[in-house]
Amino acid sequence: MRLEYKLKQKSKKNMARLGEFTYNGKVYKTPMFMPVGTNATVKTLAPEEIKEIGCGIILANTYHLWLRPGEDIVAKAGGLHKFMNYDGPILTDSGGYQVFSLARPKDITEEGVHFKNHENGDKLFLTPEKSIEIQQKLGSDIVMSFDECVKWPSTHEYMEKSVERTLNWAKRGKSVFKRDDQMLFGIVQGGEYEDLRRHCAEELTKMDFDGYSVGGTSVGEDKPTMYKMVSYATKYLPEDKLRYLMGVGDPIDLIENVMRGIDLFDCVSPTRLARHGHAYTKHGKINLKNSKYKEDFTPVEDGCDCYACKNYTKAYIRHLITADETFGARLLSIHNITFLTKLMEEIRNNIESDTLEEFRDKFIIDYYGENYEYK
RNA sequence: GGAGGGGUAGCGAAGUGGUCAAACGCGGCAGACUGUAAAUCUGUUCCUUCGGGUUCUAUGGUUCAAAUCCAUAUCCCUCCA
Repeated sequence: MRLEYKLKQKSKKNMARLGEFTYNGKVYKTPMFMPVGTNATVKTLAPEEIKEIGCGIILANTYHLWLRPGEDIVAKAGGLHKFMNYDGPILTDSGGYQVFSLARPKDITEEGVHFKNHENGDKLFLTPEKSIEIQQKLGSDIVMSFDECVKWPSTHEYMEKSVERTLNWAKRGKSVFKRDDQMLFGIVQGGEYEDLRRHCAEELTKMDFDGYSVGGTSVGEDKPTMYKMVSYATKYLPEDKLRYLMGVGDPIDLIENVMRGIDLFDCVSPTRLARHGHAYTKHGKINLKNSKYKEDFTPVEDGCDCYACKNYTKAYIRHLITADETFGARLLSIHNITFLTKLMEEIRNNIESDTLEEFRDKFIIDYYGENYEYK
């Protein structure tokens, strides 16, 4: 079934918006945080746990599933949902981020991108058409255009060329996109340059995608720059379509970018930080590996009703992480995803009452302290 | 009783006259992580008032110089009786 987005309410003070979509008979609300499950699994978690936490959409990755097990096997299994036993909505990234993380500049051509398989060194070539075809076989609900995620900083000159390429790739991908039960998103690039972001957003809008992403952020830039990048894109995107900010998950960035008109976020942080022993709390991020938690028999966060906090102590989780036991990573993943999911719920409530700015100011003091500076 | 091997930092283990406060691994203590080449990576780990001080089982010796060579003691391991 195809997911249909409805814009429900807009803030009068900023660009924040409330919206919803129905999927499989269930109503999901935006803004929303989407956990990342690159290899068709949110690392260490069972689908039941993800649903229990209250997550909506989860991500999987075209590049990784293309290499292993291969999109044909997923299709034979009956599609990604059946293959991984997740009946909630799934978004697939196109491989565009792997252009940033795995390819070298000389690997990127107008036709597509050359990769070296990171597992065995095989030579690979991914094109926009191929990316969309793979995603159609995977059968995700939201398909991303293949784009060039560009490093920061980049010159206006390079970015201009790159934006044309991303637009061209978006068009080529759209031309082979056939399934009517999937949505296809275009991705706005353009770095920190307003003219390029605007041009990209307007051209994509002309092509009429089902939703739009903002890409090329969280690649090393400072926060004020990221927020500018987002504003330069959302300003020129249609209001009635979903907007997805790719790869952003720092708690304050979720709030700030909702205020700039973003509906969807994804980030590996909650699960990766969990594997490395870190936990989000209202009073900032803590590192459970620190020796001060050795005899701390209180939950990771007082008042949190996640499975980890209801049943286990910091001392125990610290022990698990220290002993390299996967259960520790699982407990912290549950906690961290719960934290961001709850944060999004609070953000939605504050959009409804149009008090998001006050909420942000209080959140910053609690999480980062009085003297926080954006950087 | 005889023959041989060995004791190096919290642990394991290199080093066999100067470039050694001593490789490397583990453990410890911290840090990073943003559309996952990430259960990974980085720093640090004798003491210090940052000038320096004290180390390689112990004591004595050789030498300009010793973890390294010699003597004795001591502890551990292997084999033979």
